[in-house]
Amino acid sequence: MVKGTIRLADVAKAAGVSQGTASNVFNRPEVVREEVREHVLETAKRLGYAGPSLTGRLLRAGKVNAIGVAAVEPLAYFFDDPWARALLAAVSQVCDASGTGLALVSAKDRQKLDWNIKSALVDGFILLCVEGGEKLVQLTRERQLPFIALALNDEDGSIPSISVDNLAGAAVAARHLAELGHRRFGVLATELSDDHVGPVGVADIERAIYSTSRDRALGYWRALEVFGISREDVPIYETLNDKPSVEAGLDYLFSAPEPPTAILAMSDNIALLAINWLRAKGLSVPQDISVIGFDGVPEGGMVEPGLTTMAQPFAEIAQRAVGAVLHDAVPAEREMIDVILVVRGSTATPKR
Amino acid sequence: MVKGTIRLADVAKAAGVSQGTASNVFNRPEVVREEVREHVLETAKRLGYAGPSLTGRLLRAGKVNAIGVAAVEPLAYFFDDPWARALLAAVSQVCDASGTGLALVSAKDRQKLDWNIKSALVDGFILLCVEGGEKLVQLTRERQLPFIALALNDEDGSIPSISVDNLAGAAVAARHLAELGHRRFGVLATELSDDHVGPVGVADIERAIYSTSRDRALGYWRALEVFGISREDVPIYETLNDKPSVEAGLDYLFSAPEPPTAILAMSDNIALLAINWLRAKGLSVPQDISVIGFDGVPEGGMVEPGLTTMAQPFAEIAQRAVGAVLHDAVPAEREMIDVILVVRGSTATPKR
DNA sequence: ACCCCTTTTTGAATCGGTTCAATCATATGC
DNA sequence: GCATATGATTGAACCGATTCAAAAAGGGGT
Repeated sequence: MVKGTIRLADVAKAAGVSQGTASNVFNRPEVVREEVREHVLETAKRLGYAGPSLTGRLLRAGKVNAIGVAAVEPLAYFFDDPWARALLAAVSQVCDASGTGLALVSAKDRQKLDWNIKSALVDGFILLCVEGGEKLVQLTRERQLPFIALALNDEDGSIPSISVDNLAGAAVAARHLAELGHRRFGVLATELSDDHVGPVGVADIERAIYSTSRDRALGYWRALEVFGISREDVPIYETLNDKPSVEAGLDYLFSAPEPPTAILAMSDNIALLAINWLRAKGLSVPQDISVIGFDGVPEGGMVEPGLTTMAQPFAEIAQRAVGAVLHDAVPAEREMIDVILVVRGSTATPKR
Repeated sequence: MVKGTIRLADVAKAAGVSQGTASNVFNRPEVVREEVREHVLETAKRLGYAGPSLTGRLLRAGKVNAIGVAAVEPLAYFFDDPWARALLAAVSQVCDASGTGLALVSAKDRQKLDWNIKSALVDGFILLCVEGGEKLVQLTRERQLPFIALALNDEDGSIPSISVDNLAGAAVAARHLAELGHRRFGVLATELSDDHVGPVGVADIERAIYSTSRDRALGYWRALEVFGISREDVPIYETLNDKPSVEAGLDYLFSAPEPPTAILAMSDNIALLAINWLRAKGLSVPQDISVIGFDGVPEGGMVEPGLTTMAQPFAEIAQRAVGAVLHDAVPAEREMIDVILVVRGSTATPKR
């Protein structure tokens, strides 16, 4: 019945019209006489023609109408990591609205990532650079497609990217707690340098390779110094953003002679883990200890008590990123966006 | 510097070789003399050629090397719904391993979905049919690409699909609780028919339009009847799989003169919500009430106490689905997979 | 009947590659 | 020195559509 695969040309021939006319029937129906149009359509149906093949069409058009989101992580990262999920949900919202396809590309190992980026059918990329960002940027550059980096840990201003203002945001977070009356703080940091976990000092921060974490620390310091708290007096523990290391960090912070009354967590993920740990130890949040997070992932609002946090404007970030990539109008340089303080139940005046 | 866009033909000409040779340099380097190969490569670099364009290549190949996952939901569904996430994480695992791209396609409204499905650059589809499955299947059929439906609520055996054995699984769940000694049960059901929430009777189950929910109910009944518990004595409350309706259901179940000692939840999501509600009411799980879920989403294992559940073998489902779609070897009919009882902390012997 | 203007339709070029049979060049065996 | 095997390169066809200048058809006015 079906001989091979039916092409537009076959339909045209079978209907006795030129291929040009047949093409018009599908793409600009208003230009072809109704009679002819219906006849062609009918013929197409009779032959089992599924409509113009996309590949043929896009070869001509040069546009795929899809963007890729890439990360140096296994694909499952997109569905597991709260930050990635929140961002992707926002990105998909925008794509949905503009009828743009969304392709996920990723790989933990360099070689595969390379290949995946090279072979993704997209018009441009959004890069999730939490880790291994330069690698990603470099690989993407070779593809010669528009791209924009998010959460890039790099000073190089020449890479088109959108970042949140970590320093200012962290300062707001610390100020919020200080204004509530807190004076003893503990910081649970996200990664500062590769392969390190544990307490870090001022010098470690200053030479941290991940600028996101470093800027957040600097922001905390800046705000606290206004309240007369010197950076040397703020213990910082570097975690891996996972349960074991966060709990180790809490053990460390609370084994001090004068334990903190407030925890500055550099991610909501850490903050949430911290709240669970505190609970399990019989400490109540926020009565005994206040906790503030960073990122503003949805989970923070669905937990009891709600997590006070510095929320990234995911919707706006997504909007800008998708827009830039899609219209090949990526900013030449880094763009900065402010995070917003969202006060929920996890922060309060300290107990006297 | 850059004049228009560089094509393979340009490189070939500039390097003084035929286009065929140039093509070979990129695709079968071993076949061209090293000397020539390097010269071509060098010329390519000099010209700023980014490598063979994908569109041209795939036009020839006819394969995109990507699969689409589709649902009748907004795109954000893929990142929010626990079941969808668990499944997608598994699917991406498989895709990752085989170097296959993953595209997300979705839309709540029919027209857009139609267009999205028509225009997705993929070799086949995996359909998430929790709701509105027939629509999805029909639309996809028109595209004439291999596809396989997951969680399809339909008796039509002629649709290629993979389903879990809901009836048998539900029976195992109920038997587990009955063997622990429970005799008074309450069921929190997923959707049975559109636009209905509230208590349902035996007749409602029998004429339910969503076969997934119906089969789970039938499974519960079948197992409980072995223990001398008749179906009329098992209260069932239909929820929307969301917080308000689940809490309404619990209110209903626990307002009975003889409240249940065990909750049969038709989804982990419902089970998790139920546990929170019970906790808030001062009832402890599993000491006071046992709860068993269905699906086996990762969250169930990360909560305290762990959720006992009937786990879907996501990895296997993903493996089969991706394999079938990719090799255009979709089974002609429905395939059935067993769910597995995973006992964690949320079920125990009832209090005397 | 003729001319001019519109509306349709046609045919061929084009998009950017891959592929493969045929050709050419070089080395090997006898 | 000649036939043959081996390896590298070429050229043209092809993948499945879109596009557009030009031709054809149809309609109106005089």
